[in-house]
Amino acid sequence: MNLKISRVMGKDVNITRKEICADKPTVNKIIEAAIPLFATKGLAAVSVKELADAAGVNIALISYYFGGKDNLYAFVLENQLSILREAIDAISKEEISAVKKLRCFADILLVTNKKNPYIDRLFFTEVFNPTKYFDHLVKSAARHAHYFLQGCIEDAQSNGEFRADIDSDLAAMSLLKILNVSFTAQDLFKELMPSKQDIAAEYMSQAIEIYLTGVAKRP
Amino acid sequence: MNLKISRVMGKDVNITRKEICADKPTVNKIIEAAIPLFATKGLAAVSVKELADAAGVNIALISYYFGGKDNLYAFVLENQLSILREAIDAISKEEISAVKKLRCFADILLVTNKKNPYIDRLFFTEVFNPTKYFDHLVKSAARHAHYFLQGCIEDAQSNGEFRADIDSDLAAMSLLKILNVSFTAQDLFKELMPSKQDIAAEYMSQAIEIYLTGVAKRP
DNA sequence: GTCTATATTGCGATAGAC
DNA sequence: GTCTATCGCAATATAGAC
Repeated sequence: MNLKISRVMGKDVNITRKEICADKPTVNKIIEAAIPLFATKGLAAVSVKELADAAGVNIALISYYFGGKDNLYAFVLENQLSILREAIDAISKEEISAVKKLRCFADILLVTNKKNPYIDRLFFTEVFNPTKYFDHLVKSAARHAHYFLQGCIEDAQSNGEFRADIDSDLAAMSLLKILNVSFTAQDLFKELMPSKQDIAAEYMSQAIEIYLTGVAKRP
Repeated sequence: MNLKISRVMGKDVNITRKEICADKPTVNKIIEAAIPLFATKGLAAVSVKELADAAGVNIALISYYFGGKDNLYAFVLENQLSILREAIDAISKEEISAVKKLRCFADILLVTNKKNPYIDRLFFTEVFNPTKYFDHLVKSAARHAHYFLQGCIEDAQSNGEFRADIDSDLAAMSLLKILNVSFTAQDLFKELMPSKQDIAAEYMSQAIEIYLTGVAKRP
């Protein structure tokens, strides 16, 4: 396979990062540099020169490999969202209780966040300021996450673990919001609570605890 | 007072929207058009032409009145955040219980959101993708909201209404996230739950209920 | 106050040398 | 595969007429 990625991108987006980058150090450097830039500033606020400088490569190589800034963004977005998708699918297959699945999801978000700290920031950036890629790349990921959470909540209601009087659609939405890690990791909060060692982990642990208590069926 | 706003901006940012715009229809049109554009696309993704077209005014008038796109953005941001600030201050002064204050805050967010649906979207856009105005205009608003929520939580813990074993800093953070209205109002969720009449109101009502149950001291 | 026309800059993409 | 030079374009701000 010696097609350019830009060509490949046009035909099939479902190519994992590893496949492409194993033996392509330049492509890899560009992607690694692009993820935090796009996640922290958004597509429009990042220039090609900025991407190239951050990656330590020549500015022309962005177009050479990806066919332009927008295509690179689309690739990064799809690539990162697929990690989220895979995590959800993996949990769905497990033969554990619905509540366990939710706890497991929170754990995985936290662990994934250590290695890929920008997945949910890219996601929420798109939710608050959608680009032309929102409908094609983000909507499906949002639905996927929503249905997973909603399914867990309804299962837990059937089991009698959760209260029957909560709306699973709305509850899935509040859960999605409360579980967002990247928000928690902002410098802003590091300043607000300088004593905390690992805000994300401490936050997640307490947040899921409060939530599960709030929706639990009382004896 | 017949100074240009751009001049005024440089000297004193604490000018309310009403004061300036009462007798200035053009200025008012520009601001009204700019709020949703900046909130939904972000500073970098909005062009001056786009702003002028949306306002129905000549493109040169943006610079004439505000001294450029960035200054207009700064004005809009400060203007909208001040509404949030005033709401918090008003509740703080009330002689009601901490839990009532939290419920009241949720209500006010909801009501405010009907008239000014873009306040928290501007806020969260800045949190996820900070611009050069973040430190100066947004940080203080975030601290203000955080300390308000944290204070309510600690008061409720002292009163014995909330559990003593939760961390008020982390709890304030989860509450700030869960109370965000603009996220809830995204088209995405309207599609996911088409049967809901007023997602924001229904969401808020359930979310605050779950949260307060989760942190309540149990008998 | 509002408009047209223009100056200027910076960006993104590409051609072509190496 | 990488680099330099450059083309074309879009965007912002401004000068000056009305």
